[in-house]
Amino acid sequence: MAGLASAGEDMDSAPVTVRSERNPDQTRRRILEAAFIEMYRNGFQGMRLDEVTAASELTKGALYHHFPNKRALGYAVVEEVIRPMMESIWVQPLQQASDPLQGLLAVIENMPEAKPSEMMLQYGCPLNNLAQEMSPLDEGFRRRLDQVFNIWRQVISDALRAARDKGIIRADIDCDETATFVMAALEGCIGIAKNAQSVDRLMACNRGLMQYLLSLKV
Amino acid sequence: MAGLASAGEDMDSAPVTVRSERNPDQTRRRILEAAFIEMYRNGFQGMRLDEVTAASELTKGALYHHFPNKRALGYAVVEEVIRPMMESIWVQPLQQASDPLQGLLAVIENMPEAKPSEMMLQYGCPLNNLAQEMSPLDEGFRRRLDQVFNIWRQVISDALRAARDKGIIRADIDCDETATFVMAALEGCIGIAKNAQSVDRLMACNRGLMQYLLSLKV
DNA sequence: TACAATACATACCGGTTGGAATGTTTGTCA
DNA sequence: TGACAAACATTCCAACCGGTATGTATTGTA
Repeated sequence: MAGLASAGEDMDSAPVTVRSERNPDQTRRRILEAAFIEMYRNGFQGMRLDEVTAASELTKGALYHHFPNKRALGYAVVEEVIRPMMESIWVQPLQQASDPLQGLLAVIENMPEAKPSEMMLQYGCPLNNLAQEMSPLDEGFRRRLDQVFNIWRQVISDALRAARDKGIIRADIDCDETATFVMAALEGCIGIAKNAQSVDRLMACNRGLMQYLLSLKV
Repeated sequence: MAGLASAGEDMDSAPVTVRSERNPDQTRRRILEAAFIEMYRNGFQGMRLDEVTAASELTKGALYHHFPNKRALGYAVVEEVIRPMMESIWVQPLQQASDPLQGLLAVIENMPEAKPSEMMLQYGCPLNNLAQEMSPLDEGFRRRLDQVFNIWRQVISDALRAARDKGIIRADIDCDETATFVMAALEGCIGIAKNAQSVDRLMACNRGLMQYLLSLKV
């Protein structure tokens, strides 16, 4: 219909579509990253798709081409952003630590000084935020988040088992149960510090956890 | 305008306003309770005022007569529902326990068996839920929730101090810091159990905390 | 080079929701 | 007892927001 009116002169029709090259995978990634940040800040229910498209400099067309609906986007964020994050922050460092207990303590100790920690203090843990908000409301979210928690528990449990085998911590310790408690305590510390908006409180709280871990020694 | 048309016969105009007696305080309370439940289940942002009025069998007129807007209603829920809840569950039992450490352990131990605990397992801790959702987004919420957390920490800290003075736990323990960690660990345990939807995990997690508390003994 | 599938952009819609405006009833006090 | 304020109920609206319909440019392919 339109378009036929292209007379000799259309000086204003400079390339409306500046986006020169197409890259579906990268586009999808950009949407995911923007959605993650929005969900991190406002929760899943608080995330606005308009904000996501604005932040990623894309449009609804792109978003709905890559994801069927808002919920699917949320699921993808868990699986393709949060889960890899967990693996790079916890799995890799812990698996290659020589002293497993020291490795654990180091990860906890370094948390407040880590670069993304200012955001962590303000907005908390992305995994836990989503879990607390969505797991009672949506079974799909709950299952996916539970998977990530299980990866986390597994790596902590393995570290504790290694420490036990090396005779660093007592032999009567239930590694799985202890790993669960460590996870819980960590999330709790972050949550308390986030509400108080206080680095000091985060560090004080972490000291409690480290003290607990040291009490496991033989 | 209308109403003047009351001719001799209006058999259908049976008392439209069945609500016979007025009781502003009770009305306000009913709104608060309904709002609390909605917020507990869906978060503050997820709470719909229509649902609140429906659950309390009232109307928007009543709601906006007692509260200027949604946010003020949220604030009131923190101050007039959640805070008293904290005081009745924690402050009173702990202040009249003969053995402070045993008192602490008892409150924690009884948590899974407590009546509201099924809801607790599904929806988590009302205080922590709100804190995690709203404290980064609204300073008014954060301050009010921080108050409740401080009441909680204070009563735990006092119990620890009493236990220390009685020679039950070690003398070198920083009671405030330890109280903060206990709070954090508890919220963490509830959060983890809520996501896993597992009573067993809640109890396993709580055992970790109790083990920690026992490690404080002389 | 024709053609189809993919990868977006643009425009629009309908339901939802917080809140305002207005009307009506009940209690209170001069 | 009548006026006035408090305590609600009813009605309506404008903005927001997830989702759809449709158009168009790019890329792969035979």
